[in-house]
Amino acid sequence: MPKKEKIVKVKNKSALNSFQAPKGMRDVLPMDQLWWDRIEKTAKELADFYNFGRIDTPILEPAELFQRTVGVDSDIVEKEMYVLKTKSGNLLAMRPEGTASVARAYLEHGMSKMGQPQKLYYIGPMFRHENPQFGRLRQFSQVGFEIIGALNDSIYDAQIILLFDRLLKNLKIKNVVLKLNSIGCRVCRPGYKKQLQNYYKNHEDGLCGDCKRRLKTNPLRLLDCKKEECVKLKEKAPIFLDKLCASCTRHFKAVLEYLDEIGISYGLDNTLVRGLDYYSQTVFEFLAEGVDVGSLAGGGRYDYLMELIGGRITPAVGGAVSFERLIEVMKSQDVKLPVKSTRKVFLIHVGDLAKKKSLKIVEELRAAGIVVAEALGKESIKSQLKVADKQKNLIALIFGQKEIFEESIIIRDLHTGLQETVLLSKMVSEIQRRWREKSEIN
RNA sequence: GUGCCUAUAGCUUAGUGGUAAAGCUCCGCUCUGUGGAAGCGGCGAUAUGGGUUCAAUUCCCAUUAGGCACCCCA
Repeated sequence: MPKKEKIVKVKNKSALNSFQAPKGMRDVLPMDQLWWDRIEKTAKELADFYNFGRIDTPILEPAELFQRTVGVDSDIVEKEMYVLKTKSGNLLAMRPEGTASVARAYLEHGMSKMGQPQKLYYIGPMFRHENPQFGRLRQFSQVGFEIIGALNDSIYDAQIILLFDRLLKNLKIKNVVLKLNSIGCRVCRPGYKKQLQNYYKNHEDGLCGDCKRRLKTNPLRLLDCKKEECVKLKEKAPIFLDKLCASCTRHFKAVLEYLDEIGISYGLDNTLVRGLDYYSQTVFEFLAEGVDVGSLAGGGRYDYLMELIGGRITPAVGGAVSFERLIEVMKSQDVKLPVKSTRKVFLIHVGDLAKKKSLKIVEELRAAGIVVAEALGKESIKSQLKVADKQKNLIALIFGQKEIFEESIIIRDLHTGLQETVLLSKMVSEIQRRWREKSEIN
């Protein structure tokens, strides 16, 4: 018996005291929602302006969707994917990224028959089982833009890049650096891969362990390695841009020309490869200099993706940014959020009878479109005023015994401390009059 | 996944092998129909589990979480 008691006690204690959000996953409290709202609003505005339609896809997808698109050898699929088995034995994965899901939806709903290209954007959480650190979480949110269908036209690549450039600018993020590269197509990539392999084979002894392995599986990744010995070898490695086929060269050159035309500056980075298999031709990455959160936004062209999941080759280009990284950068760059100036009145009751009637007054105000704050649970007029003050309300309405009798209410200007009594029937119009005056002054 | 550092109240930080301290915040009172100030008071913590010990918040181990690096990415 005593034994059992002990167990129960222990259980209780840990249940009560030690629940924490899972590793790498966070709560976003009301005070932080301001940042999220700001980004979401900015993204939506841009999406509307450039005619992108919102698409929401499930958080779970068949695990195979990501294996086929992102690549079985990629880190994301190989070691970072949350996979779960359903009761019927299917393997589902919590999406590690958004593009594959959008592509799946595009195919599933026959969106190729809906007017091309389809311009789509999504906002939502992604999941990758990695070790968290600054700007890196297991659950993070992305907003992504995709242009799918129509022709393989460089102008779409430029539009996607433009969109992210504008998003970062509108969020007042400074020191943004854009890196670009082209990783070729089916025609030119195999040849380049071979040249790269040949080059590195001659220097295999100088490579780090990982790279020795990658040499066979995914030689492009060698360019990504940050180990000292590999970085050195990289200097003399063949450069992809020199080996692109004629049409890839033309395509990439056109992208650069469009960017020049709209005044977006960029740097070419022949080591920019990206860890997702579905990219071809243009790849890009935005960084914020001085804030080390990894890449802020990234993406590229993925013409072969549809084919990988059972469709036909479909020109497409897209990218994504992470909310969390944007917020980290904005905070460390000291970006100020625009102050929300919702106009509210604060209702104060005095006494039980007034309290009883106050809900009705709140409803009356709401019906007139007037936002009402209150602390109806508090009793003393003092503490209610304190709350009103703390919330920076400008107008307080005071309603008590005397006012009930007179069918009136006190309107108090919390700034000047001046107040006047008006009839309840005139309450709404008086508040509106005051607001009108205020906005005329401003 | 690996390595290093960390964990005391909602937040920021003291401190000790023997009753855990403060500032801010929050709540209340002074002031029961009038806020912002001040004074007073209150709530509230040693992440979890185990070990050493007469005694652990302190020392040791494990777990969990956070930070950093590697890897990779958004």
